[in-house]
Amino acid sequence: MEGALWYLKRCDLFERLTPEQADRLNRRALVRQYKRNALIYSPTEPGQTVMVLAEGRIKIKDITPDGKETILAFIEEGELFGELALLDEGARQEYAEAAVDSRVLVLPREDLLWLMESRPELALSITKLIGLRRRRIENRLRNVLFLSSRERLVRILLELQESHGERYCNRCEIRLPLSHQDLASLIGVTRETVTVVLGELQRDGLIRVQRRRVTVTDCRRLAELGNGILPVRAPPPRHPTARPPRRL
Amino acid sequence: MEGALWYLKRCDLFERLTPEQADRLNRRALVRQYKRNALIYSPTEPGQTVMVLAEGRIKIKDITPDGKETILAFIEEGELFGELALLDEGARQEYAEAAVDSRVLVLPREDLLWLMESRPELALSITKLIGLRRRRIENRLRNVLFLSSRERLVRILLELQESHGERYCNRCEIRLPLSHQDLASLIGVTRETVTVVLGELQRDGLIRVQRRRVTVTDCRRLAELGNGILPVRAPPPRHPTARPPRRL
DNA sequence: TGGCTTCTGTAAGCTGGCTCACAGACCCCG
DNA sequence: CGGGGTCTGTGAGCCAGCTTACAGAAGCCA
Repeated sequence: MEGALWYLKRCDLFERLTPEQADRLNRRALVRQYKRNALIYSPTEPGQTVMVLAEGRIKIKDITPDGKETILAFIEEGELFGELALLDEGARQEYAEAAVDSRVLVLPREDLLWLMESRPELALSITKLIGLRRRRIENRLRNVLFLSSRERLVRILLELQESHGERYCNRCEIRLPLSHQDLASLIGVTRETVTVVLGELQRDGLIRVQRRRVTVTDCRRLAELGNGILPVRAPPPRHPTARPPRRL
Repeated sequence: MEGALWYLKRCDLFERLTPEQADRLNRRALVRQYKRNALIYSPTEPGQTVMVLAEGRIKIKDITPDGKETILAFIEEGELFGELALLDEGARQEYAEAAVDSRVLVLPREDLLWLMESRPELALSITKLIGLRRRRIENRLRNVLFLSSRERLVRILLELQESHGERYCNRCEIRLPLSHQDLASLIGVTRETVTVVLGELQRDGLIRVQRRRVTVTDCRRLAELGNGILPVRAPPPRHPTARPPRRL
C-alpha cells in the first residue's frame, strides 16, 4: 500500500506533490504485476485508468480482425501510458501488453483529472506528453506514406535507439526484445521483408542482429542513411561471385 | 481591434472569459486575412502562436522534398489549429494554407498558456482536443497500413462527411473544395487511383462527383461499406457488353 | 474571347513488397 | 535431454497500385 507512492515519486510527472495529493493518490493507486505477454488492457475496454510503468517494458499495439498487428509504441520505465483515458471513458482502441515481466502503477482517471485541476503545470506536462506522442505518430504516418521499407526500417531503428537505446560511443544496444515481426509491425511491412533488409544492413556493417535483439554498430553511418545524407543504397547484387563478407 | 474578441467568443473554447482575461486576449490577438491558397505557416517556422479559424477553411498538410503531399486535416470555422505550438517553440513540422479565402485569429502562445494556467478546465479541453486529433491520426495510420485504396477512400469520405458535411436525409454535401488530388493526399495513393475509384463509387450510386466537389448520395450504404457490413466489392468488370448505366 | 492553367479520365506496363511454402536454428519447459 | 513452440532465412510467383503518357473539360484572367 505504500509501494504505490514510492513508484510514483520516481516518475518526473509526480515530483513535489503536496502531502494531501500524495496521500490521495497513494490510497487510490494500485500496483499490478504482469508476466511477459500478459494483457494489460484491450481495445474495447472503457478507459477508466491511467498507468505508469514502474518496471519492465510495455508494448502498445493494435490488431485487425484478420490478425495483422501494428505496434504503436514501446513504453519505458517511468513513462505514462493509457493516458488517452483522460479524454473520455471511451474504448481504449488499442492493446497494452507486457513485453517483459512488468510492474505497473494503476491510477483511476478521476484522481489524475483532479490532480490536473489542482496543478496546472502538471496538466500542461500531460498535454505536452500527449502532443509529443501525436507528433511521433504523425511522423510514422509520413514515413509509411513516403518511404521504402528499407528507409522506414532505418528510421525506426534510429527512433528506437533514441528512446530505448544504451549508447556506447558509436554503437548502441536497443534494450527491448525485438523480433523481426515486431519491427515489421512497427513499420508496416511483412516479417519476411524485415528479415531481408536487416540482413542487408548487417552485411553493410551498420547493425548486429541476434535473436530478438538488435544492436546498432555504427550509429553515425546509420543516422546519415536515415537523414538522406548518404543515399539509401539499393540492395547489393544478390549473388556476388565471391562470398559476402562474414561479420561476427 | 475589438474584432478579435468578437471572433473569440464564437469559439466554444473561449466562452465565459473573465473581463481581464478577455481584455488581455483582445489586446494581444490579431486578425489576419488570407486568400485561397495563401500560406499561413510553414514547417520550419518556430511555433509562436496558436490560431482559431474565424472564417473559411484551412488545410493542414505536409510536403516531402520531392513534392509528394499529405493532408493531415481540414479545419472548420471555430476550430483551433497550430495548437502544437503549445508544446514548445519548435518547428511546426507542417504547412497550414487557406483552402478558401479565410480569416484567422492569431493568439501568442504565451497568452494561451497563461490562460490555461488560470483556467484548468480550458486546459483540459485543449488537452482533449490534442488527444482527439491524435486518435484521428492513429486511425489514419491503421487505415493506411491495413486497407485497400478503395476502403480507405470510402472511410475518408465518411470521415469528411462527419466533420465537414451538410446532411439532408440520406444525402450529404461535403462543404470543402476537394480535388481528386486532395483525396489522394488524404489517403496516401495517387491521383489516378482516386479518379478510378471515385468513378466506381459514382457508378454504384453512392456518391456524386463534380469538379472539386463530392456529394454523398447514399449515406447509409456508404457507411455500411465502410464498416464492413457490406463487402467492399471488387471493381465491376471494366468492359461490360452493355454500356455502364449513366447517372446524372 | 481566346489562351493558359488546373482538373479529370483512361490505359499500358512495371515493380516493390506481399503471399505462400518450407527448412533450419534456437529456446524453453517438462 | 528431447520435443514442440517460436524465431529466422530464403525463394518463386503474383498483384495492387504506381508510373508515364496523353487528351479533353472546365474555370480563370487579361
